[in-house]
Amino acid sequence: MKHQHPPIERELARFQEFLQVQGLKLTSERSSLVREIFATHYHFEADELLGKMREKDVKISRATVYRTLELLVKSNMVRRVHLGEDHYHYEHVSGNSHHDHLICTTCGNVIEFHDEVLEQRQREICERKKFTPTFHNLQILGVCDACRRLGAQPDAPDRVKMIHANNLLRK
Amino acid sequence: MKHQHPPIERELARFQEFLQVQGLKLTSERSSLVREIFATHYHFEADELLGKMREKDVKISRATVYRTLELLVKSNMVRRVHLGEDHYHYEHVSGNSHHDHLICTTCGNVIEFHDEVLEQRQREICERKKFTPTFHNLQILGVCDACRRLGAQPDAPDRVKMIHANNLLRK
DNA sequence: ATAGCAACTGAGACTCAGTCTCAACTGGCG
DNA sequence: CGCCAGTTGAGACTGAGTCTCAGTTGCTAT
Repeated sequence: MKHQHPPIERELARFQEFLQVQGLKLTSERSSLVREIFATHYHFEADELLGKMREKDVKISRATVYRTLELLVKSNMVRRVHLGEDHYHYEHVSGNSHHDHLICTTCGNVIEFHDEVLEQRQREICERKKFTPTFHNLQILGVCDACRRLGAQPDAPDRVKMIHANNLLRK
Repeated sequence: MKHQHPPIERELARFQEFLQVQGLKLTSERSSLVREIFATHYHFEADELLGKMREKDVKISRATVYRTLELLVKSNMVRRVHLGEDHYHYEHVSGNSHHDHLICTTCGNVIEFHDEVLEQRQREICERKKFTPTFHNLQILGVCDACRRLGAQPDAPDRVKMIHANNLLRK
């Protein structure tokens, strides 16, 4: 059971280095949050993270959760993504695998994908427009295979009413 | 001056037809909002629209603005887009020109583009994943040519602090 | 044309994610 | 090991968006 998550220790070290460079401190709250985030293999919401810390009787305030997420985003260890709902979701960056999302508007499932042709074409478009890209975000909304077999019809592209991925989150 | 916007009348007729099919009514509030939206050639926020109606002494409540926008999105006449800020922006759909966005994180300017190679590749990816797409949303954040010449450095992919595009809105 | 009624509206209370404030606390450098 | 900048928690605050409900209005059928 011990040493089950050596990668988490590596991430913690990475975060500590980032903090040190900025003249910031690695507090117990920050390291608990990093451990939790990197043990979670799914997209999560800030308030879900807060709830999970409370469940574990690790007392951390809402403000600290948001402040720490901000630092993690700045350090490129966490990415803030839109998944069709009207607030942010977060996902940790493992290694450096950029990916985009297919989002099922029926069951809320999120399928990640990466496609180099798409990436390359975007770089070409930016070059043509003399635009220096730093980041991009592609969501494709629709209906996944399983839901389509069950007869789900594609929604209008209105606000997606997603089934919360809480059950997936706690994996 | 009169007959300056015949296309707007066409849009109104389109909306009325949509409403009729749904058993809904074309009220004076709804038609004022449609006129305003289709006379505006830029991305706007719900509250900006509310403000513009107030400036013109057309009294429409916040709730009605949101309700009408929802109907317009359902009728595919207006699209709800994320532009890097934490709330929605809207844009009317002229004809049926789908496009994506390059967003300058320095000046807030938004460049629209459409690329058939990108679209086709996305369709291929969906097919391979057996996913039935209904809609997609691609934002590329970065620094535009003008800002780069002025020495702007690309931000970390943190929350974009955009200069509000209000000045652009009122064209 | 007009009565009737479902659809619609406005005012403002409400929700919910996210931010801010400030007094009390603490990590880590000197 | 003392100091103090950086950090935290509690809870007030903000701002976008939603909801409620009593009063109003567009439309259809008479």
